Amino acid sequence: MRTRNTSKRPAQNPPEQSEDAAKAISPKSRDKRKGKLKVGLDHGSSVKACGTDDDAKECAPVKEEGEGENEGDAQTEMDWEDGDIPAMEGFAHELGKEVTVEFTDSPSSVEKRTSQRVSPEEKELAEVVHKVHLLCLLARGRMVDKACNDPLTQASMLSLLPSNLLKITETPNLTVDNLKPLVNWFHSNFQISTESVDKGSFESNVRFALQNQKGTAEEVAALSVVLFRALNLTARFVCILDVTSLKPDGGNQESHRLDTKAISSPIRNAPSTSLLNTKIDSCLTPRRNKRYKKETAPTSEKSDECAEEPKRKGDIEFEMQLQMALSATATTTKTTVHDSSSPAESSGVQRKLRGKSAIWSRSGPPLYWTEVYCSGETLNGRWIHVDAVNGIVDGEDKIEAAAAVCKRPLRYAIAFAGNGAKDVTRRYCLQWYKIAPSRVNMQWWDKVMAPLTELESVATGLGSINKDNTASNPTVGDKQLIGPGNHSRLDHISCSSNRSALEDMELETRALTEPLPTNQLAYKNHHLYAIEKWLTKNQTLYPRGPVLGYCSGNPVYPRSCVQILQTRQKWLREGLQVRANQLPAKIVKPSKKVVNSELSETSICDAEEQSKANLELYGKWQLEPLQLRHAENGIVPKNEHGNVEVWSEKCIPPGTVHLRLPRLVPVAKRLEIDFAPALVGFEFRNARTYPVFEGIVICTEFKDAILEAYAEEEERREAAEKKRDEAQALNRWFQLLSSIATRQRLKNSYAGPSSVSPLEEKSSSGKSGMVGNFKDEVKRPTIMISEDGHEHEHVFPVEDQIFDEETAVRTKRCPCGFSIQVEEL
DNA sequence: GTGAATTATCACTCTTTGCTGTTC
DNA sequence: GGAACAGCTTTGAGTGATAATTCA
Repeated sequence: MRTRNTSKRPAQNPPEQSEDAAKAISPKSRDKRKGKLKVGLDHGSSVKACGTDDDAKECAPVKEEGEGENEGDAQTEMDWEDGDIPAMEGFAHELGKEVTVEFTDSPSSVEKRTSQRVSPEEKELAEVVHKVHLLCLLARGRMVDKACNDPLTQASMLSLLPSNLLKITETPNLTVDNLKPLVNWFHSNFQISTESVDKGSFESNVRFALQNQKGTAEEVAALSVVLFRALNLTARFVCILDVTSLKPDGGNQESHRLDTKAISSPIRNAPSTSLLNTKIDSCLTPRRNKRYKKETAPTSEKSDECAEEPKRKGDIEFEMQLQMALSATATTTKTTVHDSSSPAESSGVQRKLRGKSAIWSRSGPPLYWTEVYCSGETLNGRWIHVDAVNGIVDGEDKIEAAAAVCKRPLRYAIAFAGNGAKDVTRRYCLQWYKIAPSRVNMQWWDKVMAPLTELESVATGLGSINKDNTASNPTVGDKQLIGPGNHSRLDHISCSSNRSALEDMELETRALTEPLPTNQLAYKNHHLYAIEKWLTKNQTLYPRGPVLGYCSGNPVYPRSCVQILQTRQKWLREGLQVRANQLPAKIVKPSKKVVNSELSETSICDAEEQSKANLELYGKWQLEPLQLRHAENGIVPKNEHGNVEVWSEKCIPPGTVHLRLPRLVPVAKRLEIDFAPALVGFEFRNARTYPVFEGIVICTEFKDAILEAYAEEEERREAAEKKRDEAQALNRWFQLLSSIATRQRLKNSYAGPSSVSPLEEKSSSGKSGMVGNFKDEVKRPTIMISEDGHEHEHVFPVEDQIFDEETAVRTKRCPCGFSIQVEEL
């Protein structure tokens, strides 16, 4: 009989059944409801425990110990204790086969909340998965980009193009209007298919799609890039990286969404989010793996582990509905909405799209498109958004709205060209503050993108990307391009850097001209704007202006006006001090703990004195470099505690030096040099903070003298230590060998001739040397038993002795073959 | 039904200058 | 007898982030 050991389980992991049951009922009814535990007896010995009556129907019976050990269900996640409940058996017989236990305690809201909290480990895991997924999707984008450079595909594409559209190649300054006929032709000739055909490689898939004029959204978008590149236009393949969420919970929700996509999505070759999660998860944490398995199981098509888990009723219903909806949609329309989360969602999306962004109603959320460089647009030319699949040109301002409607956050819009990539999210995202928290750490991302951006910049600067292998493979390098007599190439490089720089400027301008958010909360951590209401305790506005606008009556200031405030003490640690006659920028109440400690120490009771205990905060504009007292007459200036706080080099008083060496205090004392212990920090132990000292601070003029004395002292100390160690070693050897000798004497005295100690046996039979350190007193003849069984007294002739001067070990050898090594002290 | 505002909760940060017994 | 050293024991309030709830 096994029972649940709830004491071992953390509160964060309640039983899955209870959690599911909790979801099934509304929070209010859940709180009011009287808890009921239904216990069903199986064969009179097994008890199944379920959270509620309803749950009891779904709970599987608990197996006997040793039975069903390999089951990967949720029960294995529980800790069990062995125990007998004979009374229960008898009780069961009396009552029949079902025992109902009622309890009045309902799970507290705290426990429920706790169960939903994600641990730091889970956050870290989600970040790792996010990063790995990003790298995978970047690699995929590069692969698609490479396929768009295939000369055979491009030639095939040109063969389909009407001759009148070929004139676009003769246009000197390409504009949006020039592109429209071409895009319209593509739009009317290529369609999206829900079925993906795998021909072995993406290039083959694209060729197959070209042949049938039908393919997945990704393939058709790639074909549009093929078309533009075939016409010698500068074009980039752009896609939204639909990556797993940085947040564990978001990732779970998303995994469902993306799993659903895996059923109908044409992106079959892309690494599936759920699969990725499962694979990485299984490598990282088994505990998380179980959780992910459970969540991804209903819809993951490739995850074998997940398939083992029994599907829940709701999941089965969902799948049936999905299949029905897909089949119905397939019969009524020629093209289908690809990769929608669910029929309900897709219909909702369609409805919304009709209202807001009807242009994407044909193919669902925008995931792939093309950017064509139009030199005839604006003064210097610009990149034009072209969604040839949907026949849209220059629709960059609609992408964000369409993605939002389709619940597909626009976090990473990446343009691929020349085997490189560039983050162009800024071009399509107007509300950066919304996506910024869901993007990966900027430093990491910049580091990843830097080499790719360089490749992309070189490639797109060369005009046509596809015709020149050098361009598409810039690893050849700029050095080759800028060879002697290659001035035209040099111009191209210059053009490349100009074009790239102009685009960078454009994106940066967009970043700095983000519209003001309409909700107050958005200003809390907004990178550009701030309102006073959401400033933290240690922040203030300086200067108070300019006011950029208003949100719910609150003036909006530039984020650059937000200044960090700190106490005088804190600024001192940074080598800064408050200028004279400066009033505190802000006065805040200190923590009760600080006030209490101060009150107890100084007996400050009245309100006036208490107000003095308030924390006065100052801003950076009120500071000047720290001016410490100079050391005079060999005396180190110290604080009220008699030490020097060394938070940084700036905190060391002029004319002094900090020596970070141990055991300096006795030396300084002996030389009668003034010094101060160097406080380098605090350590929190036993509910108290303790100062941490490291070395001392002395006047600079004593530095050499004290170091010299320190070196001598250390030498003396090391010599003494060595001497002590040697004496100790000698003593221990003596004790060891004495005990061996005593043992041997006892053996010889009391043991019979046949009994041989293991030590003797080893020495005689193996004829090997025995390392020892026999002192002179151990000189008595050693009687051993030789191989032939005869008693034999070893003798060590002087001529058979070898002395190793390096190790001071003398090897003595008996004619019988026995040898012994003696370390001479 | 949706989005904004408010509230509740949790995890993380900050705090900040001994005492006592034992050994050498 | 004095100096040096090791061990002790494991805060708690404030704050920001975030989820849940309420409100418009």
